[in-house]
Amino acid sequence: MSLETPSPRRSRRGSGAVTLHDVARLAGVAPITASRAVNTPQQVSAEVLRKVTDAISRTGYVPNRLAGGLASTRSRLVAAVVPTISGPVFLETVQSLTEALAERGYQMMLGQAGYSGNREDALLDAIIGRRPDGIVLTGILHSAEGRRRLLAAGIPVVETWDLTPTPIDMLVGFSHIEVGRAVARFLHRKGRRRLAVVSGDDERAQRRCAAFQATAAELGLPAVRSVVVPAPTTLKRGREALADLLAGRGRVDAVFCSSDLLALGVMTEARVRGIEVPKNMAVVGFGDLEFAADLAPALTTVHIKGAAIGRQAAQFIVDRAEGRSVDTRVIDIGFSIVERDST
Amino acid sequence: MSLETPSPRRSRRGSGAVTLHDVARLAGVAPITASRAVNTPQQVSAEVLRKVTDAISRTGYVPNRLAGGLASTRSRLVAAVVPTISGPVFLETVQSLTEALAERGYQMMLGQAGYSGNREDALLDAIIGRRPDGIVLTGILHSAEGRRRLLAAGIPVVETWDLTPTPIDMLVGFSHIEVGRAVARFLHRKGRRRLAVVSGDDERAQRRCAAFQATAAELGLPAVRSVVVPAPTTLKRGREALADLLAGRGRVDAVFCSSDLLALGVMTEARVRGIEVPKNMAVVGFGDLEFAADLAPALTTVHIKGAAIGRQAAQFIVDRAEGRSVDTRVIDIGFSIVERDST
DNA sequence: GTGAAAGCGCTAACAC
DNA sequence: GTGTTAGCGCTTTCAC
Repeated sequence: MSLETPSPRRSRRGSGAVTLHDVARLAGVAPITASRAVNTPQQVSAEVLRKVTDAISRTGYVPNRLAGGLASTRSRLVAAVVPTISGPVFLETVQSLTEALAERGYQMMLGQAGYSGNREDALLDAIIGRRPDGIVLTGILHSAEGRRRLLAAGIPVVETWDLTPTPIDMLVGFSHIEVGRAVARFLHRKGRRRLAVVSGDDERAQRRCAAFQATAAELGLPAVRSVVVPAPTTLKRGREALADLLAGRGRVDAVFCSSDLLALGVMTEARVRGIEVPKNMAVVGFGDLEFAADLAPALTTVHIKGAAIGRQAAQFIVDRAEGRSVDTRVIDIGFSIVERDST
Repeated sequence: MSLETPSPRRSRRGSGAVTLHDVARLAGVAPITASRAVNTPQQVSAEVLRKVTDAISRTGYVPNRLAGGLASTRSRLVAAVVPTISGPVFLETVQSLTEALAERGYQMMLGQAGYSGNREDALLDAIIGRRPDGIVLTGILHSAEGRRRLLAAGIPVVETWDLTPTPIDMLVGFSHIEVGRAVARFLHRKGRRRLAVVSGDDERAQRRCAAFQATAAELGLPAVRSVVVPAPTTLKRGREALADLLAGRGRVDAVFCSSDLLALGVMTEARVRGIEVPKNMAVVGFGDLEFAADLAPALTTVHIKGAAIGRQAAQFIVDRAEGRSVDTRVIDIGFSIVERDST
């Protein structure tokens, strides 16, 4: 464990940690050979491999990935950007992304851009400065300037949770417009006629909302009442929103909510007011969070394969980082309406 | 924008990105001067600052933090380790930690250790390899080997969400034993006598649970019935747990749940079975997630200042990284029981 | 206030 | 299969 201390010249001190040089010296090989033993063991002889492995365990050597990344221009770091981590919607994606990356030897750096987007450019610069092997943009709308910098940096980008007409690079998502349409048709089919929508004010939710309203109109239904609440959506906002809705004139027999939490709020408020779900009013959520299936009544909601999105995003980036050609760059992962008791 | 291409020698290619050298050349100064203009602008003349700033904006230069970190042995990267990101308990902490760090120019790397702890050592090595300026351990129990490596690496460590007798380094948390005691006393004071507990199987929840049971015994109450469910806890497990509890003999007039989600499950199952909360049964949660206050009935729960924990952890690490002495290394941030309608 | 030199710890490129 | 050399892009040290 006690290696010779380097000659105390007037030079720099370094971190004091065990380096590959130390390992190589102990194993009696050149540094590059030790490097090969670590990174591409099939390139060295069994004898060398044994000596190096031995030296590593004796010294407790942990490779410095900063140095490795600098030398190889491959940081094995991937950045994920979400509006905020505390809205539970993207959690599953972040979780599966982190796991899928870790399995392949990559780490994840998390950035929160906020819903307003004013912190976005600063965050992007902080990320680009780390030279990640890829960036995963989750549910984010990026400024033109940010887009330009991302492109200029030449870092692989995966946009998720949306289907934009002009993706920056790669994309795995679904159509929010189709979600809005599908839910309107679904409720119409279930015999509901007086629709309402409670929606967060973020751009994607608004798109679902607009499509929902337009489709209801096409189906000949009366105008859809709507309440917009600030993102991130919460149970409380859901309760307040239903109260707002009921304060207005006109009845409502179905509410489409832009998140499951909002839907839980609407259902809670309905129960308090003696409105029976689904008898008097149907409720549809969005996200299919883990709790949705076990509420009473169980919540009908739009299921998004959040984990699959994360895994696919990891796949895209790792493939690119390791030089494999990515032929399909845009994947529509779709969605499904999970019908349960609330409708 | 178009800089002279470097002479095409047989040497390495690099990343092709704009470097500090490019900026310096364009500004007509030495690289080190450009570096000072970026990092310590007060050290250079106004004239130089202007020229460098100008060159930066013309080239779109973004400093390479891998190189900077290697040279300065300060990565400005902080690692956070959680059991899993998708249990909503630690979200607030992770969010405030990320934000507080970003404000100070640090980025956060996220690692998920899982509840079982077998992935822990591999994760720790991956983290140490990045030479972060600090590691925040959130609700994690670490192996002796992991502890040793962390110490050996000399990286500042902040443990959170617990109060261990022998902290590795710094700590900001609260006593799970005190939580268990306080809730038992609280329910006793409210006149409840037949207590039960529904708890996740992770070590900290079990400690709260044990203290809850012991205190109930000290107060002369009948034996506390308990149901243990696998972590992470969910609404579904809460419903099932109450069903289990009611299937046994003996009545229950209060249930302490190890998470708010579990409590929501218990309340949901109670409602379905016609058990009135709080009349027939009191329910107490843990965590005070955002939805707790707005449930019907509103949930009495143990409030933990998750955001304060995150901010303090950031403070600890940044202080240490920037060479400020940290005098108090252990902070008990406490907790409070928020009394609402469910009791 | 500014600069030259010398690394930080690692790996790509080219030998042998 | 193994070694030599020369950097990756930045900052520290020391000098002016």
